[in-house]
Amino acid sequence: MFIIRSMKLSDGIEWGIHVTTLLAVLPPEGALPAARLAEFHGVPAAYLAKHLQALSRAGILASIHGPRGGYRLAKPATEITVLDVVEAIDGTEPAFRCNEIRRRGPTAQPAAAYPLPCGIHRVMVSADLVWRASLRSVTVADLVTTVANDGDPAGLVAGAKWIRDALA
Amino acid sequence: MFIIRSMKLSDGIEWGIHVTTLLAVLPPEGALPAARLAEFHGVPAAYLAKHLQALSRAGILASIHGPRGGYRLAKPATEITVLDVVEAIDGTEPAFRCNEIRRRGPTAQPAAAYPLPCGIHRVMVSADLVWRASLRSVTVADLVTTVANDGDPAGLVAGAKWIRDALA
DNA sequence: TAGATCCGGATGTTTATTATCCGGAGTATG
DNA sequence: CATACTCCGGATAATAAACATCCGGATCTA
Ligand code: SF4
Ligand code: SF4
Repeated sequence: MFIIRSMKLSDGIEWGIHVTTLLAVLPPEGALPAARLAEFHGVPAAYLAKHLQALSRAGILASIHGPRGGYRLAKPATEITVLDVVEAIDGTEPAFRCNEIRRRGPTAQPAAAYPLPCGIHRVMVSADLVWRASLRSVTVADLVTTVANDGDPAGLVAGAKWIRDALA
Repeated sequence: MFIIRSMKLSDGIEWGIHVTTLLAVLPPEGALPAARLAEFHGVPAAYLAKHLQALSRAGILASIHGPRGGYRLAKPATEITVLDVVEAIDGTEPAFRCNEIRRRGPTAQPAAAYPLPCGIHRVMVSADLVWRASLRSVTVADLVTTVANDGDPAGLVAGAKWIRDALA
């Protein structure tokens, strides 16, 4: 059989969070081009670029044209929540889209009979809200702290070195 | 541009919740065949049948073969949560699937350097948990109550009549 | 001016979802 | 027991979404 597909978050979400976290540890005035960010994370450059543009449009990243340009955070990491990144890339539409199936079939009523979101709808919306609230409670600055705390020391050193080289 | 696609829950979820809610108001020993349920909701019968089978395997619905057979609830509506229905149809896998991109690229470390889910991962898992907890806090019996309370009276009467006819 | 970079539209590829069909097996009813 | 009705699940097809690439143009720095 195998229906089971599970609601899935776009891969771009993971990339976006990683990139934003990485840019959060850049020295002020530093910036990394899309190609470098893709190289660091081992993801397709042309496709990552799309997501970076989305983050840029959302006001999370600032883009700098020209030589030594690239992306940097558009505001302090303490003011960027994980939800901001998720919504910039994945949109703000709730996971549950009501197709109004109650209005179909033999017992359908005129549209006026259906005032507002029904009970089923409200349950799903409510779950969506707590999900978003949970993501909103964590900032990119928090992520940096966590990674610094329980990341592998050798990996952190290698990462720091790579960043220095990339900026040079 | 228009990347924005948004994490989306399968349409089958909506069907599954509606069907389960409908079956919750059936008289004991009553059952409705898949074709009738599809007719009532105005959805493709062959496809709905797939989802009904999933609900059946999950122990939410009981299936009765032969004439006057069909589906009914396998247990009291008070013991079926919305999350049960969602997970039966959509699976239990979290929306965020980590692709371990930290292990890729030029600063990758040996596998042993990556102990458990990192901070980013934990944030996403945590959000997933509150989402599921929210859905688990509502039972199908609650949905029935809500629909009975704020549903359109004429629609409820039409629905009740349709059910009587379908069972006859 | 030259080189680097972002921007966004157009396009192609791959994968997931949606949808249908059919043979097989189980069951109540007469 | 014969029959009509129903679920079951595998195979397959159609459609939509996600993933990925490319390129011309604009913008900026040095
Ligand atoms: S009853 Fe609720 S979930 Fe169902 S179609 Fe109407 S608004 Fe949507
Ligand atoms: S750092 Fe976290 S989110 Fe990123 S690849 Fe590793 S476990 Fe996944």
